[in-house]
Amino acid sequence: MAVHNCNYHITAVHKQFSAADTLTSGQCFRWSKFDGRLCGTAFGRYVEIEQDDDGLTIYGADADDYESVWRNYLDMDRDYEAISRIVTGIEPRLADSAQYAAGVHILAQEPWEALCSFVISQNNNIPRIRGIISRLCLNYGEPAANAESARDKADGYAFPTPQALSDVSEETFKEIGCGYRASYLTEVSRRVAHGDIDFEYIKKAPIDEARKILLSLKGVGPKVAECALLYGFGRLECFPVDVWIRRALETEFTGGTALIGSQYAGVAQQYIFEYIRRHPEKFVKNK
DNA sequence: GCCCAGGGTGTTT
DNA sequence: AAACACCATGGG
Repeated sequence: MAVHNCNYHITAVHKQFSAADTLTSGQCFRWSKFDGRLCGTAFGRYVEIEQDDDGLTIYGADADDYESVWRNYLDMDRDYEAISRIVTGIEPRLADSAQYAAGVHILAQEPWEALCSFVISQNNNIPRIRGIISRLCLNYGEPAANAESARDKADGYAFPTPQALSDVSEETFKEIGCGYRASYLTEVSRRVAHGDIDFEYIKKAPIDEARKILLSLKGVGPKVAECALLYGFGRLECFPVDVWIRRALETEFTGGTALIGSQYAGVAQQYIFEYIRRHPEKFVKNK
């Protein structure tokens, strides 16, 4: 089924960017692949993104949508080649990873979606995280613009607002499959819905203060806070360490800790994550 | 059937 | 501060 509305086409000014690599890189959980297109919803709009040698086509978006939403969401204006040189200068062994991940951008996701998604992510695997979030969106999200075009129905629903989730009982979160994270979700959504967390301030606050605010939420620890800050609040200096990154820092990237605290540490982290994803055999499970 | 996952909390050393 | 048990669930 064709996506109605306009189809916005961007010519190939961004030779490095890969929509597929970016949207399937583990920083977001809401994009599905159908017939080579990345299909999903952000900021209340469902689109399908296609990329070939001529550039990017965003089905379901017009020029205004691109300027007001997708350009920023996909972080199209940042010079990732320059960042790649900077982080490789700090840790030369990143050269390989930066090569594999040259097309990956750090998405500018909605703060609440990033925070909530990574609360769900703890001690969990990506396919199951996707399933839980999909059910949350289908049950408690609003239909997006173009929702009727979605191939997977849940892809056409917006991420539920904190207000919508604050009305959901802990028991219901468990029925959806959240497991022991259910109590964290009720707690976090109630506090955010109540206005306790100032998202705009977190975007520009001194980084340790931003961390402190997020860490005050029960269910948000260091790793979840770093992910929320990096993917939802535009704080590229944040460096999430999950079990995979930890193994990488203990084996092939022992010098990687030098990145922590640098301006683009989060981008370097994403490069390492992409490298691990492409060489899983090199990072043997050894917990 | 088993092991593990983009970990955090609470408790014990 | 560092180590440890415990947490629910289902994908692989």
